Amino acid sequence: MCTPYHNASCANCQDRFGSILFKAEKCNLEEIESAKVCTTYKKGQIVFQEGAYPFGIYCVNSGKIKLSHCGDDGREQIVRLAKPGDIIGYKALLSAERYTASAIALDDSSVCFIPKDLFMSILQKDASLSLEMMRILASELRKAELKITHLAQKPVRERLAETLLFIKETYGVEQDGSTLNVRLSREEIANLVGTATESAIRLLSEFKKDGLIELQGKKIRLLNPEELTRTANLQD
Amino acid sequence: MCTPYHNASCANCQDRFGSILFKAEKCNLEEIESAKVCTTYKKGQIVFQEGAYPFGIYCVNSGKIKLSHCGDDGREQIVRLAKPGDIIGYKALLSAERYTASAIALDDSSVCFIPKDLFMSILQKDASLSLEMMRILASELRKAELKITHLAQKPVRERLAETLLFIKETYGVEQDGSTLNVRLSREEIANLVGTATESAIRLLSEFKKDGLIELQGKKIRLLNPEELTRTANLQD
DNA sequence: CCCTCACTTTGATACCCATCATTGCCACCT
DNA sequence: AGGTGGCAATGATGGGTATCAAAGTGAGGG
Repeated sequence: MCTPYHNASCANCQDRFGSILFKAEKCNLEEIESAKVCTTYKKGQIVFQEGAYPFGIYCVNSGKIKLSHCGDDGREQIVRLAKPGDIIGYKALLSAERYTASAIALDDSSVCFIPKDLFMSILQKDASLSLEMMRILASELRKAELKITHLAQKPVRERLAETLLFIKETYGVEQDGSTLNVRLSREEIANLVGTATESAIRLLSEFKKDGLIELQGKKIRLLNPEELTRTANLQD
Repeated sequence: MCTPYHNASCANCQDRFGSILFKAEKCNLEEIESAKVCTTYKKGQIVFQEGAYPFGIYCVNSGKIKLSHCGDDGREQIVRLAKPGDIIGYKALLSAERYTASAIALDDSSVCFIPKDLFMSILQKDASLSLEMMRILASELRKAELKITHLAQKPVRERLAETLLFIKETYGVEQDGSTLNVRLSREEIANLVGTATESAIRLLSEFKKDGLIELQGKKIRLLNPEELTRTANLQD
């Protein structure tokens, strides 16, 4: 949404067209620009933490952010992957509660912060922005409910295949056209799928043996997306 | 939100205070009143169906409605339980897609219908209403993500205990103060928990043996909610 | 009244998958 | 080089659950 420099213009941001904030009326966008603060985070750094009170929302300018719950037994559950143009932290802000998930950088990232009061006041006077906000919320909710259904009904193998395709959808691929454009640990993949790390490893090996993917370290190449889709056994 | 009679006033609706629509400005609420259509549904009847295009939103006046996905293998997954005052069908409307879930009456119910164009236009001019709408969406999203984490990390036994408490939260209890105020089949309970019907039955029997609950037909009495909470192993 | 049908219950079985443990691999550091 | 720590891979095992099958229960209807 904004460049890493405080006085930069949102209008010059690399991913501005994908961002919700660009739906705001021009004068409001300018107001946001003048108030936002941009920060860079190194890989692994925390943007905000579960349990804390929100003071505003964040908009990803560059990099990759994971949003994850900490389950009751301490295991991580990744609930969302954010890319440039996405906003994060809005759920807690809108429901006026504490964060229910932590946001952690998967890569070196740059993230803009927009103070709570400003955002909420603009939300009240900018119908276009708030409609877009609702659209995002509804869409996230749809995805979440689909994930619930799949977690309840599908075996790990299918969910892993689906997750690989989801990662591709989200972060895309490298120049070769097939290598996933993000480095996730096996544990993170497992926490995205909702399974044990060892199961994720085992099934990735199986996929490799079946010629579906290629593995070298954390790089994952999707050799056969069509067959992977079939493995995921998706209806829609 | 409204009584079963077309010309009834939302202001007289039994659950109006719990309803989002009551957050709308007075003039807008009146506009809604004059346009809404109230329909009654017998137990088991469909309010709207997965895959159909939305023509408006619904507000539950009386009764109980379940919202459920149909999984890829045909098994049902219940994603929400709606009670009087709740609105349903907003997700599809806001994201401008087809319904991803069906709404089915669990009891004889009365539901108001508000046409799409009217609702969307009021949403655009009524900041208070749209803010409340966002609050609801954010809250639903929070619940969905918690459910994802629990599905991924908790055994069926804990999830069943949690579900029983959730049902109590949602629909309350009868005059005796402990019997759940809704009749769900074992299959529906299983589809809410995300497990097989037989597993749900078996664990309900265990709960009964352990003195946590009492069963007679579809009536379920929670004898020991505290112990049930402990069984659910909830952190928060 | 008994029949029927749907739902519930219980039992037996198999298997998916989590867990524990071990080994291997690689990068990094001293 | 050798040590160290983190992560990945593989194996062995047990348990939680799904599935299949069959019997029991209950309500409604002819």
